[in-house]
Amino acid sequence: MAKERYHHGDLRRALLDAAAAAIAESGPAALSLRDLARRAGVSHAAPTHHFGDKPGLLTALATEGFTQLAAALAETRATTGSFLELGVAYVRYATTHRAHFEVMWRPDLYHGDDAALAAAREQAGDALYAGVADLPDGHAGAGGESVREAGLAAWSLAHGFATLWLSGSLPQTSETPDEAARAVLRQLTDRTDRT
Amino acid sequence: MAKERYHHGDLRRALLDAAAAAIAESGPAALSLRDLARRAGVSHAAPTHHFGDKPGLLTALATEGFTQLAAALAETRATTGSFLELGVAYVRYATTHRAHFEVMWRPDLYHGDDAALAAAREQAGDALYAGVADLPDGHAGAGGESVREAGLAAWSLAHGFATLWLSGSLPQTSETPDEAARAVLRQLTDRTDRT
DNA sequence: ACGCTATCTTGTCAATGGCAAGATATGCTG
DNA sequence: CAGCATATCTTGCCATTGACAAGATAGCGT
Repeated sequence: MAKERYHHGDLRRALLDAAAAAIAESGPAALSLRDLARRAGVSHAAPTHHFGDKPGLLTALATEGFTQLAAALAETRATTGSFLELGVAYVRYATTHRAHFEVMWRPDLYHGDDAALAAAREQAGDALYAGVADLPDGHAGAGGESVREAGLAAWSLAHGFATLWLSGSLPQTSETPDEAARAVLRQLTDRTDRT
Repeated sequence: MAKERYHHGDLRRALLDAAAAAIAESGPAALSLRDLARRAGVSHAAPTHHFGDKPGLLTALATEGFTQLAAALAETRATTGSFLELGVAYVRYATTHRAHFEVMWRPDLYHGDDAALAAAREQAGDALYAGVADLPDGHAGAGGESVREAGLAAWSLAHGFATLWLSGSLPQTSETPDEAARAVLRQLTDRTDRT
C-alpha cells in the first residue's frame, strides 16, 4: 500500500500520523502545520488543500478517534460482554491513542459542525450506550431511570480516570493503566453486578 | 482597592482576570498575550514583566486555581462533612471557574516545575484526601487498601463528570451541574455509605 | 534631594496560519 | 493516443504572535 501516487503518495494520512505523533509528544497547543509539512517533506501550504484549516486537520483527527473508539468498544462488548471491561477498553483507548483522545474532547480546537465528525461521535455514543443497556434493570438502589444515571456514572468514571492518567495527575503506580482502571472501575460495578 | 499606583494599578491581577475571561470564552488555545495587553490598556510587552512567559501566565492561573479549589473543598468538608458533597463541590468549582479548571489539568501549557504551583497542587490534593480519609474503613466490598481505590474512583468520577460537562459532551438536561453531579455521584456513594 | 528599582514602552525578529496565484502530475474523454 | 479538466502541491506574500533588547517613566527609600 501507500504507492507513490501523485507527488507524495498519501499525504493526508502522513499528515494525520505526524500530527498524532507531535501531539502525543508536546500536546495540541504546540502543534504547527508548517512543522507537520516539514516532517512529511512537503511545502508549508500543502496541508491546507487536504484540511483547509488547522481546526480542519484536528476535526479529521477527532473524527478518526471517535470511529476507532466506537470500534474498540463494540469489539470489547462483543467478545467479553462485560460492562466493566467496556470501561477498561475506554481507558485503554485513551492511553494508547493519546493524541486522538485529547483532541476529541476539546471542541474549541476543531469544527464542531462537521458532518463526518457528528456521525463518528454518534457511533461512539451508541457503542457506549449499548453497553449500558446490557445492565440488569433493577441495577441501582433507587428505582426507575437509574440506568441512565448508572451509565453516566460509568462513563464519567472511565473518562475521568483516563483524563487524570493522561495529565499525569495520578499517584505513581507500577500497574498498567488497564489494571489500575479495572481496580477503580470495580468500585462502581462490584456492588450489584457480576462480571 | 485597585488604586492607580504605578502606571496601571494592579496589572498582574487585571491580566489574570482578562486571561480567565478570554479562556472561558474561546479556550486556552486561542489565548493571546497581546490581546490581553490590549484589553488591559497596556503595551504588548507589559505582560512579560509579570509572568515572563505565556506558560508563566498560565502557571500563575493554574496555581490560583489549585488554591481556590483547595479552599472550596476544605470549606465544603468543614460545613457539610459529606463525602458526596465534596464531589459536588469539585464539580461546582469546575463549572464556575471554567478557565482555571481547564488550565490546571493541562500540564503542557504551563511550567510544571514551579514551586508555588507544586505547593498549591499539594494543598488541593490534601483537601481531597482529607475527605477520603473520613470514609468508614470497611467501606467497600473487598478488604484492605480499598479506601485508596474508593478515593481514586470518587475523584475520577467527579473529574470525569466535570470534564464532560465542560466539553459539552453530556446529553442535554435542565438540571444545574450541581444537581446532575449529585445524582451521578450517588451511584458511587449510595451503595454503602450514608450522606 | 538623589539615586534606585520596579514597572511599562518602543522597536525588532523569527515563526506561524492563512490566502492567492501559479506549476505539475494524474485521470478522463473522445 | 491527444488534449483537457482537475486534484495535488509550490512559491510568494501578509498580518499576527511570542519573545527579546533597550530605553523611558514613576514611585520608593535614604
